[in-house]
Amino acid sequence: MDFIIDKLFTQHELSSLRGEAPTPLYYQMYTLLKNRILDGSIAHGTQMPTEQQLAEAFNVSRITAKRAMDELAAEELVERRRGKGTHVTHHYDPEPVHAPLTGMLEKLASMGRDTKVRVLDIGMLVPPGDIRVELGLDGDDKAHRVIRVRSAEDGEPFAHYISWTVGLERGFSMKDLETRVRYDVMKENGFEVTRIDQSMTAVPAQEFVANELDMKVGEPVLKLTRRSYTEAGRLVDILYCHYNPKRFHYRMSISMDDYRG
Amino acid sequence: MDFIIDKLFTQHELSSLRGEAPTPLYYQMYTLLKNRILDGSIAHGTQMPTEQQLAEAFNVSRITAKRAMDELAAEELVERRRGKGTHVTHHYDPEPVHAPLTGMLEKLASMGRDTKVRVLDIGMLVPPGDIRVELGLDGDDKAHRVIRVRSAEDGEPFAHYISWTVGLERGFSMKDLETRVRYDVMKENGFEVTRIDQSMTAVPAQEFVANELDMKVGEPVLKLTRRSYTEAGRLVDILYCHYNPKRFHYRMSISMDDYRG
DNA sequence: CACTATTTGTCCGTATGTATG
DNA sequence: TCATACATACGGACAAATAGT
Repeated sequence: MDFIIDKLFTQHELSSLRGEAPTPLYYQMYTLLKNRILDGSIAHGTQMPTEQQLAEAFNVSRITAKRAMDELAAEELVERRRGKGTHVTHHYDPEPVHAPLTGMLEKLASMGRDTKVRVLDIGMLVPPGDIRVELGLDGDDKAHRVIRVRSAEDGEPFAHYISWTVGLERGFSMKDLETRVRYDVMKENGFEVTRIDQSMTAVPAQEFVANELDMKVGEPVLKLTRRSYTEAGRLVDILYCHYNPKRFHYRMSISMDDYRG
Repeated sequence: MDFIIDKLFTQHELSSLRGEAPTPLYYQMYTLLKNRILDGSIAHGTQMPTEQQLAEAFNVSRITAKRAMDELAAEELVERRRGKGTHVTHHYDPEPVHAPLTGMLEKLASMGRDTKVRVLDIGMLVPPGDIRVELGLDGDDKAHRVIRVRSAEDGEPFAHYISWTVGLERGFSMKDLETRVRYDVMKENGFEVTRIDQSMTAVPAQEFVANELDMKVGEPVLKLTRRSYTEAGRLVDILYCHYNPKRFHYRMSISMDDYRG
């Protein structure tokens, strides 16, 4: 009998190991299993498939399956006992799902205060082609790129930012970005943003975003692209925000003039 | 001298290899380089850093750097010649990304004019529980429900609307909805909307939406929920919009006060 | 023409990690 | 647990093509 495996993985996933990436088999397998435990697909206390079952289902050797399970045990996501099998010890948080929308709105109103920003990367780089053109840069001119993640008070990350900025003299410091509004820092650098154009859309989560926002690759993400202009009309900043829609709704109040429904 | 490396990668990225992830070093390096080529950060014809430079910058052996470059050559992203070095052969497409966006914006500006609305359903119904509560309705009070689809001039549908409205005396007529702005009809019915609260999120397309917007079930959809209030502060209308993100971006210009980034 | 510096190509030996039966 | 095969990664050494002096 094939246990829960068929309920947890698609046929495609079962034969997905050994993709083009040379990542070890045991690690690919470990990743798949770990995700299913973390997202609650395999509940606390559930008995995992046996090494033999996994090996057959994924078409690998038993030792490879064992290695994957050992990695899970090392992280204390599961407990392994000889004769008993492998059981999930990780507690999945039922997640206060959607919670009343009002809760969501309150969170948003107090955003600057009750959230924390973590800077993942910061530096001067040559931007990708399309951005380079937009910012009016030549061949190998550089711009400031900052990658950040914003989390709620409870630590759950809900937004991923990538920004490209030109014209900064002093640039951003790590501390500035984690404690202050980026626009204030830009103002100190000599230019003030007077106009903002932004547009929103929905896209499938790419890997780098999914990883940071606790999502699966391909899940819907709310994407905001914001372009900031100085008084002279020069584009100085492009910001790409990706929001986990379960943890963040973009809310606004609008004057009636704008209305088209 | 360290070539273009410092312009292409941040310090963090340069030391990002060596991670505990068991993915081979050469493959991690190959991935970083490939992305920079594909997104146009390293333009066509540019000479890549030498194996030696890469090895030093990333703190790996020359053989590892070479392997990464060989992988790029195998995909014909670069060309390698002994004595000459490694040059980018991949042509970065200026990518029409920018064009469609402006097209998108123009489309949006002239929305009321250049789009057509088709009414799928119209009638008085008892709303679902949560909506009933929000609108302050009792047990089997009914509300006006209208389902519409909006299409561009070329006939491609991009938006799907479901609205629930209370307090209408004469109600909506089919013709009204297809030719006029819904708010004008509401005004004639005796109340004027003075405040709007709306929030946006991203959700997987449900079947009824996907069918109307030429999408597949589960693809990311931009979802707008709008609540309309009268001067007295009474909620009189709830609107659920679903947008096909390939055909519609929600665009806005914002005053600086709202900024949080 | 040779001489040189640069850069890639090839090979060696070794150590470690991965995957199988 | 063991033996085996293969891939990865390192340092080093040398050969071959290229470009400039």
